[in-house]
Amino acid sequence: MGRTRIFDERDAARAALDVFWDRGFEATAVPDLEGATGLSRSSIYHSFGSKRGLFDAAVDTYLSEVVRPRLAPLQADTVASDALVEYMRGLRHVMADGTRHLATHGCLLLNTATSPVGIDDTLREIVRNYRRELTHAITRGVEAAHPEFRAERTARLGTTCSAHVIAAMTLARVDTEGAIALLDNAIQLIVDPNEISETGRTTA
Amino acid sequence: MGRTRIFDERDAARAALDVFWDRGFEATAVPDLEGATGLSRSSIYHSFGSKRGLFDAAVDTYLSEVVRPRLAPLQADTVASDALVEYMRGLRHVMADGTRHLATHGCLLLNTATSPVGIDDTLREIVRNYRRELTHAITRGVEAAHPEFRAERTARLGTTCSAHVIAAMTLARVDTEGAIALLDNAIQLIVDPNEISETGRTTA
DNA sequence: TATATATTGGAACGATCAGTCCACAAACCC
DNA sequence: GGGTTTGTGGACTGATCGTTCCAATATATA
Repeated sequence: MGRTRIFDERDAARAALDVFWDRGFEATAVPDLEGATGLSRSSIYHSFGSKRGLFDAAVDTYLSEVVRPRLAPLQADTVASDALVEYMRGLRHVMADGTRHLATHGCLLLNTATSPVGIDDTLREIVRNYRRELTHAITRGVEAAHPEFRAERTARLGTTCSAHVIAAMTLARVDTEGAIALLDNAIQLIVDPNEISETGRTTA
Repeated sequence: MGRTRIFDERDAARAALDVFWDRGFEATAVPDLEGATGLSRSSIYHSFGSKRGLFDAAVDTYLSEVVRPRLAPLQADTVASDALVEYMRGLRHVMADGTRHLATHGCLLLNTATSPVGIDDTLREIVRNYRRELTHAITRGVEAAHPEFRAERTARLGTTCSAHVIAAMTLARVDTEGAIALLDNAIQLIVDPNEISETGRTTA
């Protein structure tokens, strides 16, 4: 009894994500969102309530379509022993390729939450969890890649690796060269955690 | 022949720095700057030309009074062998203390340049140099702390360490706990780069 | 056709923004 | 005192912001 829905809110959120990712929350104006989603201002406010509501929807999209899939292999029940290296090499490839949003704009969550106007605490909380999950997932990857390591060393390498990822994501938008260097270094650290002994080459 | 200057532009820039550091460039309104500097709007525009002009002056203050002094010990002609550890421990202390701007707001340059509205390319360039200098200085510190390492390993540790610092600075404002964990990890990596062998304890 | 819902377009709101301008007060020199 | 420069206060501009509102239109069911 009434007109059926024409547009899909998920599509709208996806479109909005591009703009928010590009310009950030504050710098994105509602007219920008109208253009990107193809929706009228009225429809946006009807469906999402506010600019912030649409942003939240975009963040959900980002989490479920960008973050989770990439991290999934490290969170599987059984982690393949080279999953971590693949993950890091994947990131490095995306970064060096430079065509993807992740390379040109970094991580939406880090960008937004660490920007001086962090919007609010729920977003900060998301970033905290994000960091913990990232570190934990990577540590599991290290564990799979180096089962011979003691727990302590595994944990340390895991933290180190996640630090590199965070730093690389932070620098992506400003200093691509630096971001790639960081990822390279991280990969090296995983592949050969101690390939260089004090005296000379390799023990592996 | 005429009224002598009353206020010091450096003081004004210092006062403005606090506000910019706290709120970021975009979110800082000119009235905020009037209040912080104690100057009238007219004086601000007379002395600094624009909001951006005052921001640049604040960045200069930040570089010369916050960044350089802290990094100086690693850039001296002869680096003390434990200068790097002191530098990292200093950062960790500031972060854990939580009373300083650096702990509660992170790095002004990273915050600003990596925020979606990075203001402009000159600021991005500053961050790029910042990262290079940081990495280089830290690498020199590693060199002093571990003269027995081969150049390759020194370089790798240097990059690793600077990645931790960047990541910690990024997270400071959002995830202090995470930032401290990263710094701890970095310190550990420097103090005992291979204290844990695959089989058991220590070689040192 | 009648009715209900979806969607649009555009006008309008109050607020805030950076920046300009100018008359005026304050402090120095001669 | 007069002349000159430094600083202030406040009104103002033109633009943009997020948000609200409503009449009009489109598409479905009954």
